[in-house]
Amino acid sequence: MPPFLPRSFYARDSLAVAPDLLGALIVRNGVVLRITEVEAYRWPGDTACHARHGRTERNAALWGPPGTAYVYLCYGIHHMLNLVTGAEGEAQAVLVRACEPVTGLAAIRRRRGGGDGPALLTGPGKVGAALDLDLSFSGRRLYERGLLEVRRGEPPVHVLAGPRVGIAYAEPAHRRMPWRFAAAGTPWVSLRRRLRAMSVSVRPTPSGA
DNA sequence: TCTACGATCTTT
DNA sequence: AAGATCGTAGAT
Repeated sequence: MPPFLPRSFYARDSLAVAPDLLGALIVRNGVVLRITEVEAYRWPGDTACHARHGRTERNAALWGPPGTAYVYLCYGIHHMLNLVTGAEGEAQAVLVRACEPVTGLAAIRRRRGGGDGPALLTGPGKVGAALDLDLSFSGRRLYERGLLEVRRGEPPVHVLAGPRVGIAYAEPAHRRMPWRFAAAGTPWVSLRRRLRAMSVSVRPTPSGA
């Protein structure tokens, strides 16, 4: 099994961490996923971020130390996985929006009641379901042995960047920020149609180096 | 307390 | 185009 992404990997701006996370592996109870799509959020200066109303009981983990998880419930149904970045006391995180299954695909299908092709892990709610997450995962450290681990993986050659999804409530300027990143050339990406407007760029830094 | 609504997904 | 489904935040 590849080494953990160290705590220091996360102790940077979420904007730098987000693209570097593409290709990394999420390990959870026999299931291994490769991250293919992420979004960066950070406060201040981003009204799409959950920290926009300050520190609350719900978003407490978002302000926690880098390299920990922030899981929240969306639409009363979906458990969304964020990886906390920056320094402790800041409110920054990277949302995992899509993954490619590496191992444990059978367990994931069972969990979801069978069926499905490439749409299996495209979308943050589906990722949360595949990893069987709940709110108790908030605050867990991801850089050491545990129920949820993140390890080094093969980075994609090219990265797509574009505006984030599902943040209509944010200020227009923040809505337009190209803080959504996806590995180019894989089917493991959500809302493919909106990817067409994205610009192709070369990956800035190697993952976990 | 009450109410509106969400970093979504599925079905119609 | 809209329902599922429920915890949170802001208002009362």
